[in-house]
Amino acid sequence: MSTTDQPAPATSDAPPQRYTAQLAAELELAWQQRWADEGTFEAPNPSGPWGDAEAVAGREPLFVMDMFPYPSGAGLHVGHPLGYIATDVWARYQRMCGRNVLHTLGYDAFGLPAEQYAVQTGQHPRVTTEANITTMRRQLRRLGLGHDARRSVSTIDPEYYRWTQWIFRELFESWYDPEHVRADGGRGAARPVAELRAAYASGARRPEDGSTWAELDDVARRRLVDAHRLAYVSDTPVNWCPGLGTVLANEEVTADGRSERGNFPVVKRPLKQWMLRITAYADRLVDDLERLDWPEAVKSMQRHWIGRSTGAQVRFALVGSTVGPAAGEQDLEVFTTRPDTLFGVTFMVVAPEHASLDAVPAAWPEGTPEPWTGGAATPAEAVAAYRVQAAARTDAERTDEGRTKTGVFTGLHATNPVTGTAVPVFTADYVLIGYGTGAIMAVPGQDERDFAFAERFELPVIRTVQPPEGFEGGAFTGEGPAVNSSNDDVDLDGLDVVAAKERIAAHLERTGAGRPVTTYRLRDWLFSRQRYWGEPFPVVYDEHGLPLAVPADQLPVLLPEVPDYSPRTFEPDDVTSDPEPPLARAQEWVHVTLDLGDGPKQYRRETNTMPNWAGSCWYELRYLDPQNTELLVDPDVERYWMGPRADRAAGGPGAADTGGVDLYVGGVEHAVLHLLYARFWHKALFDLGHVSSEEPFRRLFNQGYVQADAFTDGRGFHVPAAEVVETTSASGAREFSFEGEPVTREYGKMGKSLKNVVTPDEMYEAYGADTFRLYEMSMGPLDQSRPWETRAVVGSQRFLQRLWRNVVDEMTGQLVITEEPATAAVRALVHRTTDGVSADLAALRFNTAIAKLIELNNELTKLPAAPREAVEPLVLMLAPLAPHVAEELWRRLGHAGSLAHHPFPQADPALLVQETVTCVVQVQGKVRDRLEVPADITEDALRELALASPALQRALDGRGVRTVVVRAPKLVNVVPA
RNA sequence: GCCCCGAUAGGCGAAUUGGCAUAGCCGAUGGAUUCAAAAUCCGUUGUUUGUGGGUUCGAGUCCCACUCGGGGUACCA
Repeated sequence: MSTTDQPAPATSDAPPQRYTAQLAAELELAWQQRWADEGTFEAPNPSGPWGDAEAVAGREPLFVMDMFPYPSGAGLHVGHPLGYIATDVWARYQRMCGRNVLHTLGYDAFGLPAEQYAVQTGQHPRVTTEANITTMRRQLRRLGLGHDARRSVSTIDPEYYRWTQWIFRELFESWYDPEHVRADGGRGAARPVAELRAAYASGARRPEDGSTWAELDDVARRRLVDAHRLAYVSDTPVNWCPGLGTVLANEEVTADGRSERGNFPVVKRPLKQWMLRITAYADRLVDDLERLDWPEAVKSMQRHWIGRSTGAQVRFALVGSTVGPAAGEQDLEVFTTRPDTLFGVTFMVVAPEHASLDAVPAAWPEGTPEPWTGGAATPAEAVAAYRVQAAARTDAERTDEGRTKTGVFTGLHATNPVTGTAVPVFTADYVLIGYGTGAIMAVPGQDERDFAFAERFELPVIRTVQPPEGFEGGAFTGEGPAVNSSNDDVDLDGLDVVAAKERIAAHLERTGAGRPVTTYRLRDWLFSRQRYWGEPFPVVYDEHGLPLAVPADQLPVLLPEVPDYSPRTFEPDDVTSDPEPPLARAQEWVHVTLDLGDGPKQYRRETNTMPNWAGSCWYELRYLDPQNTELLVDPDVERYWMGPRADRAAGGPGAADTGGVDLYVGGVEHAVLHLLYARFWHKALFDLGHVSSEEPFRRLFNQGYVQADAFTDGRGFHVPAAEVVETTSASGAREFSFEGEPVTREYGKMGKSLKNVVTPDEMYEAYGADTFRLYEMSMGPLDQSRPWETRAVVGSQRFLQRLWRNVVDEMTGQLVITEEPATAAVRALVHRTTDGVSADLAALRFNTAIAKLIELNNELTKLPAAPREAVEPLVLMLAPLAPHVAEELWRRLGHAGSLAHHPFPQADPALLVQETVTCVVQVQGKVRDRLEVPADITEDALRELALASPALQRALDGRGVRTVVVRAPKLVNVVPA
């Protein structure tokens, strides 16, 4: 807003040594240069190229990380650095506490924007991306972040993506052995495929299709093994997005069936694509969440995404099927989480795509009600018509909830294994082919969806859980005793839901009609993209069309030059289009002669590229050892920074530590995508023995967003927020106008389209980096979103100016502090502040830490001269938050070196206890008097003292005293009779 | 619909285990400084903690119901 946010003038008539934006800029740039020259923030490793055993000795390692930024060409706004400043403050604080802190920042630089820009301009995406990285590095350096610049990596660097490809290769060369006993005692781990091959060859394992290894030829054996790899080619329906010209992972498709990026329609199409077997890790990904110090919201999103549900698979015998050895011998398997309601099944439903529909009876059974037939003459016709209808609907339409249930009878019946009753089988699109078995047992008495369907087709309802008195709804999904649930062999009546589930499960297993089953919502990760600007797969195909990994010593597979960076894109709704990746155009690259062990042969390269998530799945590991040319990361180095440590376990009592990054700060938007993928890769690397930590990120913290007011004019167009004038009306309401015309205030994210962007560069120029850092950190708790208010930034600047004046004369630059000792009161305040600030910084409560520092400074301001004894701790405590001005004051106070590694002040416990405290005297919880009492006063003495208070007696107004609650020395509460 | 988070002065926020309701910043306002203004400095100003109930000697804090705002998610059987 223009009226009140004029920054301090850079200028002429200000005293020469005033802490203005200009002076701040000078000393900030100087200190940034010095930190860089001296390598102040370079963290030593225990071994390897940056090994320094001496520097490492006696210092606890601490690994702090920000989420990998994409170097956008649009530039930063003031919201972007919020998390970077927070991690920097914390890292600087921990460094002063004596820890060996690793903090750096790299760039997740593959991605769509640079590619799209390349398509428009013909400029190679590497050129634009590298230019963007340079710009962003400059902008961030100006913030004064204490990063170890040597460790900054970029995913587009061939020396980096060499290892991304190497990990993919490891996944390709592995399978998941669910029986393998891990070191931690758990079952299931990634193992080399050689073990699988050996197990087949020895007969210890039989091919799943019933054949034998011996009778298979070479190609068949390879196909068999390939089908088990953690990275495998699949030909199943995938999310094809014609508008983007690429396929997408489930996680990249929104609930209404559109691409998260670009909002284009997405359709399911069967296509040959690379998949990663993340589902093998579903259980560990869910279970290990409990061992992580993560926000509950993120954990619950991951749990939900994985969607583990336990239940039973139950077999019903089909009656009327025209296939199978004989009618009635075909089975229909369903998955249910409520096997306890089995006695309440009154019909069955299969998804329209279900295989049982290929063999429906030739004619409607006797007495089929007209509405069930959909008006068709035969079941085959009804089913066929319904299938066409269902196929024509998009997923979004099918799952639109308000829609009335549709479906048709199939002519089939199925026999309930516990009641022996045959119930009709319907097909309806509310049952999804992709979940469970694609078929359900319908229990309208206990399931809302089944009830809605039953109402529509007038199907009977049997209650098997007794609803409470007065229950009037349809389906009852709550807890209650089982009813109507017994036969000669099993009796559930009277049992609660849990007990009933157990008993029926045991019964089903005994009779062979069912077995316990766990299903997951999580699907395998679709890993191919038809893009240019991504990592090429380290894969070639031989004459059989089967994939082979490029040997590790031949990595990286470099991204070839192509004439055109664009994949072929299509009309967004052209569902018949096929993907055409740009790499396919580099024909000389695609056809390659390699020696993979049996002499030079012709191969064809994979022309898809990896998705954007690949590079960010493991970057934390490369920060540790970025120059290692032999290994992804040296095991010693990984164990030092990320290995499990009993004293850092995040889970409940007794939970083993997972290891991982000590603090990972970023936005909640990566809750499922990046954070799930990275955990999966890390666990696979753990299984294969490449890392000692089980999880990549031990502690996760989601910072809030910086939001900003935006304004629209009478026509609804956004006007530049910086030029809006605020006034207060006669009634006290806030009013806003632009060029004299009233405008309406909105609230939202900062962005070009809302015309409310404020950049860090503007802030450096107007206030300096330290003021900007301080303001960002003082706006509120880090995990909360907060509104940006440029005019309030001046508050932080005034604080630094007051501090500066307490130390330095604005005219002469001379020190103005006194060497005299501080008074007892000031000394006590310094120690109380130290105590509070340490706790606040450690707990990421930067806003309250700053408030305490301001308070101390305000006290010092009132003195004729601030004592060195108070000023020095204040400067040191400020250092993590406003490092440049702190360094400068520290220098002027007569210290030669940087304070970055200087010990953080420690509070003397003896000075924290106060001699006297104010005791509150209450009547019935209301404060009636205050007494100054010795801190060590006894309960009895305090009671007596309080009862003698005239103010208390006045408040009691002659009433007697019933009880006196004494909490010495701070409170006495009198309860009148 | 379900799940999670939030609601404290004009705005942003603070308040260990239930124990003095507000630390700090902005704004507003009076003054100093100034030829005047900006900047700077000094002072003043604030509510009954979204609503209703409950537990308690005592509730911003715990419990129940509701309202509003934000986020996640959905025929997942």
